[in-house]
Amino acid sequence: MQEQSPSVWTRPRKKPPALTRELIVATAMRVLDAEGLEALSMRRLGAELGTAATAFYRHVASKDELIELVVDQIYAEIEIVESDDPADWRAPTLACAHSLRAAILRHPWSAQLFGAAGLSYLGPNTMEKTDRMIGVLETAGFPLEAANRALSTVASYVTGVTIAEAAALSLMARNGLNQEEWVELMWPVAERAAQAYPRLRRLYAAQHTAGVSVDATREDQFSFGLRHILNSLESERTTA
Amino acid sequence: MQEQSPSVWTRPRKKPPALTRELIVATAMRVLDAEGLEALSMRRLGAELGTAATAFYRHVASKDELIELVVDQIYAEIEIVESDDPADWRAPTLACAHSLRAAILRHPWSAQLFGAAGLSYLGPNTMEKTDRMIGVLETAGFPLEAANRALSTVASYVTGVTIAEAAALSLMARNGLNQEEWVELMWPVAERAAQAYPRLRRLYAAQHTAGVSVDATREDQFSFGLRHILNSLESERTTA
DNA sequence: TGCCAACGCGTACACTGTTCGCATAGGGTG
DNA sequence: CACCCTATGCGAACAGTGTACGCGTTGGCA
Repeated sequence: MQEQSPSVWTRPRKKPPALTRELIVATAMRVLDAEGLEALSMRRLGAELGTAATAFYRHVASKDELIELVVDQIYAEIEIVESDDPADWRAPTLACAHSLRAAILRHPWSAQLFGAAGLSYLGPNTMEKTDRMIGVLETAGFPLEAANRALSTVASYVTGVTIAEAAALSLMARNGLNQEEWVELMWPVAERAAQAYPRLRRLYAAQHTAGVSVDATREDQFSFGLRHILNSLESERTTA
Repeated sequence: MQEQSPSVWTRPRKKPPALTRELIVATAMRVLDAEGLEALSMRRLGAELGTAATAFYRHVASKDELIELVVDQIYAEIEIVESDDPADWRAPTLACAHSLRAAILRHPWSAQLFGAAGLSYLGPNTMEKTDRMIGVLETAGFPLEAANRALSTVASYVTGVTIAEAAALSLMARNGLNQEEWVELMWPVAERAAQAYPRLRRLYAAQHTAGVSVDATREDQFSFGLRHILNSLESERTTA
């Protein structure tokens, strides 16, 4: 229905082949966002673009490669802000961390892929963002390898926390429930399962009476850990 | 061939049904460790146990449930040591973190499952270890919810780091290469890909001339971040 | 004009998880 | 002892998966 122009291609010569890596990746992303990882099959993607399932293999080596491309695309959404003060590494790092978290939560299906991502560390977007953040840390006084270590530490924390969040989110989406319905459904199960474990029982009871807002809690917990990590990383910086 | 006795069943009455949840999970684990996640199909599992693929559905609701059981089994391998000094929370937490990392690396295929683990937080082994660690932190002076937050922070970091490591390990295993062969194969690719990114180029060059031992580096990096996180968490403790 | 590479399609294959009905075997009850 | 009834495993079948292969078409270049 939409007659939109292809708008982006790598080399502006020859005819536009109606199927492009960019178009395929974008469409895959749309399906994934709308219906989750399990919904994405080559035949489904073909139906979405009005082509056969096998058409994509002219542009993409395999479904695995397609998925690597899609995952790398997530990194394109990360915004890196460079502070005016070259010594200020905390603000950019915090922003980057929150941006990465937000990007993953925007595409919760990606949680299931981080553990499988083979070479995706070499994806262009991944590398570009990594490079720029290392640059920020370096100009703020971190030696090169320390900057790499620091960034890697932060990134591991962010993905670790966020994968867990996204997994829950993705599960909710698969069952077509919003957050409230989900906790309402799962709380009794969790509480009953916790009966055998004294600390967990007390913890759940306390959280129940407090009536936690799950969203805010998760955000707080994320910031909590992140702040602590940054505090600690400060010591690795050669305060010139 | 092996005529080993069933050795473990939940209820010691009636006849031993030749297929048990425990046996199924253990066999699945064996296949996974030997050949990775993709190799585990119901038919393959059937071949392993000399049964049809459909036999398992009497003992397990679905393949997903089987996988949740297997993942929870990983947590059974975590060792929790309680220090003599009740105020010492660092040693047990460090030990637990290293134990979790080791357990995941012992079963690298699990990396691909952490993002999908739906209710596995409610697995018995998962809950037991969590409960005990919260206990350790609480007796060391953390208020209940702070203990939970702290443990959660550490766990997120550990899984975040280790998933990335395990993903690489699992990829190597799938291609039947050891670590040396792998770096030898991938290094030129990575180095070439990094040409466009100044900081990464310098970083790789530096690491190349230094001749890093990948194993030691990863272990160091893990301990580095972990130590920093524990340092920071200390402040959450009410030093009674 | 003729060629040739790029592209998309249809078919086919080997697999996957799972459902359903059937055979069987063994313990509990009469 | 005879019966039943439940638990268990099996075989066939189904819908759906990724992808290899060969065929037509088509558009740009010599």
